[in-house]
Amino acid sequence: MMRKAGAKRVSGEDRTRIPWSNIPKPSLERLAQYHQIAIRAGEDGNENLSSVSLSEILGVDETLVRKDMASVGIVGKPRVGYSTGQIINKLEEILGLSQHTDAVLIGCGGIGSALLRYPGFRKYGLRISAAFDADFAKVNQRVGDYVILPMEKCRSVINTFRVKVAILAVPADAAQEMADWLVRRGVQAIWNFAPIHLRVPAGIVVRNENLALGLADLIHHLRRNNMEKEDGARTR
Amino acid sequence: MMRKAGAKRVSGEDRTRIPWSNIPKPSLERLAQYHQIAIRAGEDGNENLSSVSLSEILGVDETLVRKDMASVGIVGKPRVGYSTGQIINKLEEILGLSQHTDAVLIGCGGIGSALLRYPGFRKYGLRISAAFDADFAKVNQRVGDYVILPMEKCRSVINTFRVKVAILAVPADAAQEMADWLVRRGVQAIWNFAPIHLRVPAGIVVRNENLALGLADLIHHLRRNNMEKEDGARTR
DNA sequence: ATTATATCGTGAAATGTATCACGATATAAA
DNA sequence: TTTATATCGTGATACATTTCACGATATAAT
Repeated sequence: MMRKAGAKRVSGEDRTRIPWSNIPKPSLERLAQYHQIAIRAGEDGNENLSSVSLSEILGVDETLVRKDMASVGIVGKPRVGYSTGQIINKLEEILGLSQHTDAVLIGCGGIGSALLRYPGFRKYGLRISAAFDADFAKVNQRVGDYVILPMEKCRSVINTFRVKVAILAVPADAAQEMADWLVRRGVQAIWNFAPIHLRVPAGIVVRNENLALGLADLIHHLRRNNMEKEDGARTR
Repeated sequence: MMRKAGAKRVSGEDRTRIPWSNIPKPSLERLAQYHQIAIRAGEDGNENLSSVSLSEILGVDETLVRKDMASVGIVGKPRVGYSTGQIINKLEEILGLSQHTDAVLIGCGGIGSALLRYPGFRKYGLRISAAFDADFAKVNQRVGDYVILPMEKCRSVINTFRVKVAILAVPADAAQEMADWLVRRGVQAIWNFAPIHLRVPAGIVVRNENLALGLADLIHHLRRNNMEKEDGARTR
């Protein structure tokens, strides 16, 4: 023990310099929500936000909010709260929203087209370099600001723009094959909108944006809620 | 204490009968994924699934899979695994995917239109009764199988079909007002696709399908991943 | 200048979730 | 039939997250 610092130039030793490297998932979700709330608060002219108001809006404990803030280096002032601007800036840095990320979009069906037209991404630093579809009937059609390209061109776009992120919005039965292809082309992260779980090599990041899961969660809560009402009010 | 069982016909006393009433969020997410994997496995002709294969696909501990299964009453056979069919049936029951849920969709812009055309919902028991938009230019246009209706008609549709769920796909600055309106009309659950956190009265369920959050999560993992590579391989 | 108070910051305790270790059991092999 | 083994089931343990309790501090009021 007591390994001498600096040996082998291991930069991961001083954990302080990489505060965003190991944020637990629940915290990350809350941080994204603080960001949204801070933006709205800023638009309403609030220069400060207290942990109490954040906790009330989100329905979590106020201490938890302060712990979250501390964990990413946002400091507040007693009796004032946190600066709205600092929350926004720091969280955009932490969440990676301030730097541009290039992505290709694969599959221009319902979801894919909607994502192409979604104005929110630019604001959050995502730049869709190009959109592709394997269906020749769709190629050359316009969707929003984009012209759909044939899959053959995808490889060169990935190389040219050094694209690391792919948005996968193809039908479920084509998703795995397409994911394999993208990984072979050097894509490192896949935002998957197809309702299946992708198998990818270690080191590739996949985020499943599973709408059916969201639906299941919603219905689960709704039923739970109704059941509590039927049971009559118990504790809280 | 030691309240006599059966007093006041309190059905919530024997916790055994309502296994789905208090499932932790992480488990719920895994359950939805087991469901998807089981469906694919079934299509591939696999009649059984072991906790080991599920755990490898999802990258979680095998014990955790067994605990999850036990928690919802799915029982497996030693040396065989869990029945694919039982997983699917039980989870559809637990997740509420087998019974129909009526919903109205508000806002037929990019996301809203995509959701209307999304074929997956029917399979998962969601029936969109009607779609509405406040923009008169959009009213009467067709999107998929739907004709967009004016907001004036929304109230009567909610009453007629006793709709409890609303899918909210309006611009961020209109979302809160619309949510308030829906709650006054009796909607109990809101599936919110607008990138803001809604304030709702206690007892109303909101699920935020926050695409920007998904993006933030993806980018966070990507950066973390790259950083680990630069640091050289440490433990795992 | 002094006091009051809203708010932050944080170690300690409580709670919740995941992993470990190991016994039980159904099928396959000998 | 007996033995071997893959797999389930679960109590005990370890780890992670949240809540509690309380001290510190900046602003506002007196």
